[in-house]
Amino acid sequence: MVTIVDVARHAGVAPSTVSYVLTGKRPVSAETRMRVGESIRLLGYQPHAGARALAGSRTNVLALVLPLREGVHLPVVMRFASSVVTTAREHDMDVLLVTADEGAAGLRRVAGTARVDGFLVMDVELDDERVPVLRELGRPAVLLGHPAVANGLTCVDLDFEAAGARCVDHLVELGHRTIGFLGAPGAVYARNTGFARRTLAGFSAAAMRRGVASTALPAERHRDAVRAVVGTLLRELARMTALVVHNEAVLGLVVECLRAEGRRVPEDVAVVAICPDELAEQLRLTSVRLPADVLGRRAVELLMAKLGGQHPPALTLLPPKLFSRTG
Amino acid sequence: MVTIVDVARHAGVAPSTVSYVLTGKRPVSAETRMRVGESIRLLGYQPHAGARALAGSRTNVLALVLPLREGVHLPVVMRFASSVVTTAREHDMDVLLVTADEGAAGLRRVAGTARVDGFLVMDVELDDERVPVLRELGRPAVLLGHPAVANGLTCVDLDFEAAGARCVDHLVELGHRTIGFLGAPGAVYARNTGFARRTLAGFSAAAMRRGVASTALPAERHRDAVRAVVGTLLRELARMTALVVHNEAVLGLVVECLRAEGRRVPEDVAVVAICPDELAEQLRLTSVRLPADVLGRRAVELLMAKLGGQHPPALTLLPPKLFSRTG
DNA sequence: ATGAAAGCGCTAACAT
DNA sequence: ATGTTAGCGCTTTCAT
Repeated sequence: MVTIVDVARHAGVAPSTVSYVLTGKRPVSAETRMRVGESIRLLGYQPHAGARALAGSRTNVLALVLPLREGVHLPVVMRFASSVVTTAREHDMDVLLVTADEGAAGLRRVAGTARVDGFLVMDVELDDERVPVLRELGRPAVLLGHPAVANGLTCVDLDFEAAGARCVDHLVELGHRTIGFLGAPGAVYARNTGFARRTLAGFSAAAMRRGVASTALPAERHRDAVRAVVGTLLRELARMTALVVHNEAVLGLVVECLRAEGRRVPEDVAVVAICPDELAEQLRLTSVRLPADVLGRRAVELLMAKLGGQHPPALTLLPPKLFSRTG
Repeated sequence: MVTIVDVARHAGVAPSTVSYVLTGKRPVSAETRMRVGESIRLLGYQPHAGARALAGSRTNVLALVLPLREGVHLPVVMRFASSVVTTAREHDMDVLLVTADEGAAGLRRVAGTARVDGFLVMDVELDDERVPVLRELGRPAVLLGHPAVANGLTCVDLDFEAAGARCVDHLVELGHRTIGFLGAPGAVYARNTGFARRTLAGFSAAAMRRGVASTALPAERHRDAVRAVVGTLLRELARMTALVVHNEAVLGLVVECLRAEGRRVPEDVAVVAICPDELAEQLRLTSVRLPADVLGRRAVELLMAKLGGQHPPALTLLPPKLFSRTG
């Protein structure tokens, strides 16, 4: 194995100089930097990660904590993971994959054994057991999905409030004056789930501001429930010409039920969804996308900033982008 | 930070004894083992991964190399990754996520910096640039997907030949005597892609053995091509009552085209697919599943065996399982 | 069955 | 601008 001493000898310098060339943590004359670089290439030197971690107390690895079980929308998770790895590599970081199944114990383990420098945690719930642990571990962390109460922790998420509003604005611009909102199951709102509430708030406020008539209803997963909700909306909001759906699980059913009621989509009822892109693509619906790729990149950048000693804002909200798919 | 020396002092033993308690690499009297264990728990000691890697030249990390881009079936990749992480943890291993995008350079990097003990590589192609590199690196590796020519390398895959045969056997048992086969695009066979060829071989041999009439045709992705192929099959194989489809990209279209031709599925034409489970589930088709979870588990187990100095078989083929979804 | 001590390869003071 | 050197925390001979 080629060590830093071999390189130093070959270049006729001290080991520390090689180290400094590599890390840039102190100035090295252009000439020696060249020579050392040359030796490194020639000998094919690659620093030993373990030795580095031991001496420098930096691993250059970040933990990516993902919900790998069913239930979550896998393609979104993948897109996010892909974006995280790519961005991490741009910062010379590697990514350790930890499943959410391991819970707080997993965080304790990888931090305690000094395997990682920081955490990227997806799908954090409001009263997540991992939040206090993360705080206790004291390592830089960035939370994703449903931001928790910030307190030294950093969160990134889509700006769901703006997303709700964006749907209304779009529909109003198309001339709609009566807009329905079909949301998550009632329990989700009861549980005070951040993203669901915020979307609804954004929708309602925008409807108010735009002076359009609106009604919002929750929807359970089963077909019958969806049919009932759609029926109620059509009855209550008789002149409804547009519907915002924030419930990816029943999106397809909603369209199906509308058609079963004799409404053409989008001619009679324009449907705008807040959901992963490929789902909207598949159903050919206008949508506000869940930007997993941007989220991943941003999350890594925030984590790197924290690792660099900076103090990024506790909450970063990504502006929603609406994709029109009329036709 | 709690170190091994702290534990040793607390338990009144030498550091090496603590190490041996942890690794089990030499016998320790039950009594001291107890005492040391107690101290470990009390102090909350967790060994420093970097120090361990440096001194012991074992990282307890394995590299998982995944195709994270579009094109591959994301849910299958996720299920595989999930299974790999779970199984790895059972062996006290962590998983470093490497994207296939990094190519051979990524393998060189994580091996060269001593970040991982071994490799799990998904979606290996027949003339993959990574195969020679893997061999050169000399670290244990297990390849998945389309096994390459084994040569010190270990491969796992679904037994596609058996899968092709299984479909025929199932259909024959249901009484079908004329069976069509609709495969991947022609280029895939021309390229000598292992899994496609083997499936076809299994199908043909079984058809022959069972004495059923059969015709196999490749299918391109576009709707028109699919319609044409389905038309050809129905014409050439006039009495065809069953169809085996090994092309997940067009599976939905195939069913659609059959129905457009006035054939009910499965009453007039029984369709059996070789594809990921959830796709078959969604289309309600009988299928041979791609067992991503079993594959992941088995891959890790093979890698662990190699890390333990064993020499597992160069090729492991998983028996296909057929799921009947008639109704 | 246990202890003592020599590294593993690197970083970061401390020198010059 | 560069060199010297003392650890970082662990494993593993070599002793006893």
